[in-house]
Amino acid sequence: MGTKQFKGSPMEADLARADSLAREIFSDVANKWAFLIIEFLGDRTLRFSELRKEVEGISHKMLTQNLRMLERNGLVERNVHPTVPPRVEYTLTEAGQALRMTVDGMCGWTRRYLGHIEDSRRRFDA
Amino acid sequence: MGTKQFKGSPMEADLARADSLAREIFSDVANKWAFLIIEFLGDRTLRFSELRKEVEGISHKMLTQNLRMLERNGLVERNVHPTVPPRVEYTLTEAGQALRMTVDGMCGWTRRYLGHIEDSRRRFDA
DNA sequence: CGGTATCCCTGCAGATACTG
DNA sequence: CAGTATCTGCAGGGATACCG
Repeated sequence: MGTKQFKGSPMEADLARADSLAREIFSDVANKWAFLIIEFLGDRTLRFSELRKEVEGISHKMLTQNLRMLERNGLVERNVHPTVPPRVEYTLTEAGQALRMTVDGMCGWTRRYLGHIEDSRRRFDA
Repeated sequence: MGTKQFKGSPMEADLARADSLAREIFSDVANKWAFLIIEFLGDRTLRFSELRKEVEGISHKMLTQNLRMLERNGLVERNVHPTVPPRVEYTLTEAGQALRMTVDGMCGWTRRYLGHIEDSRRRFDA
């Protein structure tokens, strides 16, 4: 993500580390399920089963996997109520909310360019 | 995304169509390679081989596939110079530039929260 | 040089079943 | 209800080779 200007400097090793880490985070988070979860979660608190309904088409497994990943990266907070049956609630952390801003931006972008995109596709497919 | 408030209205069918299309676009574009291509392309014009060098780790196949997808959705413009050997250049369209803004946002987000994320991971992995 | 086609294999993701 | 584990398939994606 643009650290080329430091090539050869003493900081290079550190920056390379940061860069590869950034790359890794990017790979983790820049996937459609993660984005959809972040978007649907918004500023609400939702249970696992609620989230599963909101994010249509996501499987039980994908939802848990992505929630674990997001939790590990500190984007969602997981709250377990020790009741029976268990009640597990998820909310976005501050970092999660911050990322949500950019995901929102992408949603807005999709709405704004929907027409352009449809047209472009028709032209391309011909 | 988020048209639930119109449920039952006459517009519902259209919105459902728009929504599922938006979903599809989201799935296309919200993947790490697309993001990295958009980010590295920036406001430059790059050849296929240059792009391949910049986006480290991307295979020939993934690069072509993603470039086709981005072209189809009207995010990149492809310019073929009929010389020999061929020279093919890629640039972001206006829609592509607009999306780049949000991708930039995500890059900024990554830099800002890198520390938080590392910490969170260490805690989680323990 | 850039694109397409083919082969092949890993690993993702769905389905199912079981626990606390 | 939420999570984990196991099995299985099928497709995503790498490697390779060949065209324009």
